[in-house]
Amino acid sequence: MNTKLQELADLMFPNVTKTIEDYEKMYPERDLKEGACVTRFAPSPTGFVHMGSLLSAFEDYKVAHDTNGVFCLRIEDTDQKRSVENGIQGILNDLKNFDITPDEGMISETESIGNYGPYIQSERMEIYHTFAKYLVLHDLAYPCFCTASELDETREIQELNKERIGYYGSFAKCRSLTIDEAIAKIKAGEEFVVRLKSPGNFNSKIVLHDEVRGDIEFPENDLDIVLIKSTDKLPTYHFAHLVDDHLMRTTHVMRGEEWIASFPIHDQLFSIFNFKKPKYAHLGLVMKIDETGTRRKLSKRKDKEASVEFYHKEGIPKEAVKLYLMTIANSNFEEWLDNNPKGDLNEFKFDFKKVSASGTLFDVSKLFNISKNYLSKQSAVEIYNNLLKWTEEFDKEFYDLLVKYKDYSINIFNIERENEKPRKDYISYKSIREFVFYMYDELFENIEYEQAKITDKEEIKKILDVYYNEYMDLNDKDNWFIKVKEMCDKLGYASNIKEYKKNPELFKGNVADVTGLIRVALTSKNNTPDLYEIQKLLDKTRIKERFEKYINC
RNA sequence: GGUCUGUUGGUGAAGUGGCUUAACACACCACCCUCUCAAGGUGGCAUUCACGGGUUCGAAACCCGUACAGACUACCA
Repeated sequence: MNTKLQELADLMFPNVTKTIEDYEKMYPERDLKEGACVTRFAPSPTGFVHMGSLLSAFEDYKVAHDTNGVFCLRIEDTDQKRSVENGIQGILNDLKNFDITPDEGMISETESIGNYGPYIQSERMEIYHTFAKYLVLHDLAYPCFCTASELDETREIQELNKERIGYYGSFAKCRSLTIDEAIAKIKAGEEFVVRLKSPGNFNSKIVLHDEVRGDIEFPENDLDIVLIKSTDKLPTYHFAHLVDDHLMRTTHVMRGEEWIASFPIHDQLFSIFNFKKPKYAHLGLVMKIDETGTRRKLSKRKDKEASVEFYHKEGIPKEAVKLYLMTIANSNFEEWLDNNPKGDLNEFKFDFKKVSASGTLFDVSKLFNISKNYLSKQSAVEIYNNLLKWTEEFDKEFYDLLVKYKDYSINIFNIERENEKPRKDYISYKSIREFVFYMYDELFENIEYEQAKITDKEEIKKILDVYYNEYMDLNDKDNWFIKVKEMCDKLGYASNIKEYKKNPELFKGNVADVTGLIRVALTSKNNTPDLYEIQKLLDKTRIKERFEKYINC
């Protein structure tokens, strides 16, 4: 061993006490069944998850669970600027809202489970340094003393001369420093980063395999990338990826396509250490069309629909969000869902071959449609219980009414529900209130009536009177309507709409106008579910009250 | 400037050389059903797969160019 190199390495990493072999023993190969995948979701502790990352977390989770593998949550806090107070807990909560819980890794702000930790990168300092020291010792990495302004300067020169930008070849000044020079600078207290001494040649091609895109050809990496940063001595993403995913024995790295460009760097790093390479899947980005009509990556800052919390607040059932994410994730999922109406996601197997390589537009109307279908399949009791949970958090007034009128509420939700072709009008828990508010007297105060077809005050009074006193039969649905028609005939309204359409001038209106009037008087709305069922639930006394209220308004 | 990825209707997409006169789903439109609405039913919605060449008896699919979009090109991830 070169004693000079040893001296340099000791100077750069005075606190390293272990060797790579020690860590290999501490974190042995996992004893898993053939085909089991180890995946990981590795966010920065920013406190919340956005739709794109939720998708990839969900996919990671799915792949691990489909194969009886391990899904790990690792926190990437090597950039302290991105960290936020209680940021881990926030992420955990967002994930938990969608039933994504890690098998291994962080399970709270400070606690973790599993034998491959620590799972917070800032706590893995010594591990990174051990690996970096190894590289220095083997002349595969070196200290770089270039300042930010020096780096800016060379970039400007490169731009001016239309040369490739980066720290490579003759631009890699510190690469040619002698060991003695480097030692002297460190002893003089100069700040340094640790750079890879890249063995790559830009003119040689390599072919890398991506699980969703197939083989991709790249030039070899010849950039002397930064491995360890100067001020905090924390690793860069590239180096942390190598060390962590190797030691945690990750088998499948799934990440956004923004990482494709650094694929050659990562491959090179694994080659240098001769570590077994994980499989990579680069996922298409989740996009949106913005106001100017251009397609761009969904941004958590600008787009409210990008935040996962938004769906929770909107009351979109988490199951619906998962169903939607799965339709984005695998193109064969919708067809599968059609053939498996129960939609148990555990029975669907994620397939890398069915992942679209192009970025997907986030389609809120599709999500709403899925949510609507999902809600229509729930029983009235399930709706009640879930709505209770949602309102407890977001609509206290409605919550109190639900508690007070439990059975009555369940009956409301059951209007035209538990049958062959159930109603599909609720699109979210939040939307339910606007569909049923009129069933609660407490919410029927100070309401604005929609305009009914029949507007003449006297006529209205007459119809409602006659209806209430002579024709209202709530014992049987068919009878009810027969009586309504009888009344129409008596009062000069067509009981048969086809007849009416043939000769509208013979009538004052038709049966739809009459039921429309009753409907508005009872509910304030022109459009509601089945009128008979609504009347059944309201009962006679309240119907009378509402008729009077309407006549006097 | 360099490297890489992508491009099938308003959207998600199926499609791996002939079953494609381009599936399915969402959205939209029309009609039907109907006491209103939702649902449901029926039909419409790409004469064509970014564009231009080529290979082939035959191309959305293969090849070559071009265009456009996106990502990366940080001591950010």
